[in-house]
Amino acid sequence: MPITIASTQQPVLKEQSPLASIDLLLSMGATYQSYKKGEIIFKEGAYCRYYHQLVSGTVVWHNVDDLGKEIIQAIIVPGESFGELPLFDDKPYAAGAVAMQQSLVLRLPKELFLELLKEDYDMHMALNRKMAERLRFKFMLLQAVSQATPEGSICMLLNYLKQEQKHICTGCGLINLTRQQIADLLGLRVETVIRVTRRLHEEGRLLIENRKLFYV
Amino acid sequence: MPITIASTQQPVLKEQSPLASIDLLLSMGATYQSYKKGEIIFKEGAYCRYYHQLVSGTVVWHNVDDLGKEIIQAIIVPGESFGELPLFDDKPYAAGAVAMQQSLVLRLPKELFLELLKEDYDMHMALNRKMAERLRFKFMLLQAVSQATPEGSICMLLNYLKQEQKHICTGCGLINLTRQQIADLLGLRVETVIRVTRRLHEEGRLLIENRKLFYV
DNA sequence: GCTGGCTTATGCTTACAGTCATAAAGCGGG
DNA sequence: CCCGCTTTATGACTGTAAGCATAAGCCAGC
Repeated sequence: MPITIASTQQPVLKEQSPLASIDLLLSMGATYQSYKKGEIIFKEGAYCRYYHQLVSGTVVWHNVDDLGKEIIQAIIVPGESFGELPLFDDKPYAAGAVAMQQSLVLRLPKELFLELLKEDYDMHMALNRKMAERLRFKFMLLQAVSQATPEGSICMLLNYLKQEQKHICTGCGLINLTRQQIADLLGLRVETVIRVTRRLHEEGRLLIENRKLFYV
Repeated sequence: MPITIASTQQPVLKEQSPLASIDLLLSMGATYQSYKKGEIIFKEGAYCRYYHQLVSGTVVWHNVDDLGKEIIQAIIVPGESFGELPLFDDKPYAAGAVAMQQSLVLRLPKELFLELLKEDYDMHMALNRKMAERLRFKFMLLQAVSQATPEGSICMLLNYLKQEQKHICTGCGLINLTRQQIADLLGLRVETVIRVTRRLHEEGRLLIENRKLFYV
């Protein structure tokens, strides 16, 4: 028995307050950088020279393996930093970043960024919180992919997104991810996600309304 | 054609220099805590009151799902911190910690630890490096579990361990993990790891010498 | 030195995720 | 408004990882 309650609200995604204040970054010498849809911001394995913070648009932080499966590490929304690992360990980027739509990014050269961290303890802790959040997400994902069934994996991911109010409309529960993106987060195939979500809908655990997923 | 070169060296695991100096922690008020094999150090979901650093022994940081599959998040060796996420975001522990052998841990109360971070920038950055390292490990694991075949997953993990000199003897390449632990890191079954490692051995990509795995 | 639990091992069976092919619906850009 | 790309959808087939049973080897602790 599929749920069929029509959702009438406007989709609303939770706003992220910027990790670092835009004024602060600008005063330190950060510059705006604009990227077209599909444009590469940095590549996996490249040397890192900047701190990046998304101002508007969407960015996917991912790996693409030998040929050509995509593994999504994070989908970045405005206000978030990304590609920050090399700033701490001086290793190359662990994953690449690509603009999913026209996007605006604030870039602060690495040395200036490290100065900022040293001077601004609150900023430093804000970044620590972001890294802790990323790690928690990874902990959850690894549990999710270890589930016996794809149902298990997908439900675990959806529960987390709902709980954390990420990529989900706070009002209506609209999941702001394509089935392909869900697949790429969990290491599944699109067809599997399509079939499982349909089954979840039939079981009444999920709502599909003209192809869009709602999780309440 | 299996490799059959006998390894004669003594197994040597890379020493970790302690994340925070033991003297520093003690001077801040840290205390030693001893745990017997199998003893729980903290549980997933519990509230966090301490910074933990392993002095001797081994600790596994893991989740155990509804019934009773284990997902290993990290295997902690002396010198490493663990359970540090809640120190930054005040959420409960994302995973539990259990002593795998008789272990000695230095514990510093959370408030004192945060004071230490504020005062000691180098210590703060050392912890950031550790978190970056953990995130890189997770990035790799998620790529590994997304591989099409268990061979792919296992080889990716082993390559990483070799490259990072973790849980592997620097001289002889002895993998210091049981097949069960490899399975629990990758979300596979023991039997699968056993069969795949045997196949890798037969293909000459791995050495098994009286049941122990050597990766060179 | 014995004993029990963990680790490694192997065979058999089965469910099902992946794969491929095909197609319709939706959307964005010119 | 139309065209093309992305996304969703569905059917048929297949390989294989999981699951279960069983057993031997190994080590730790009493």
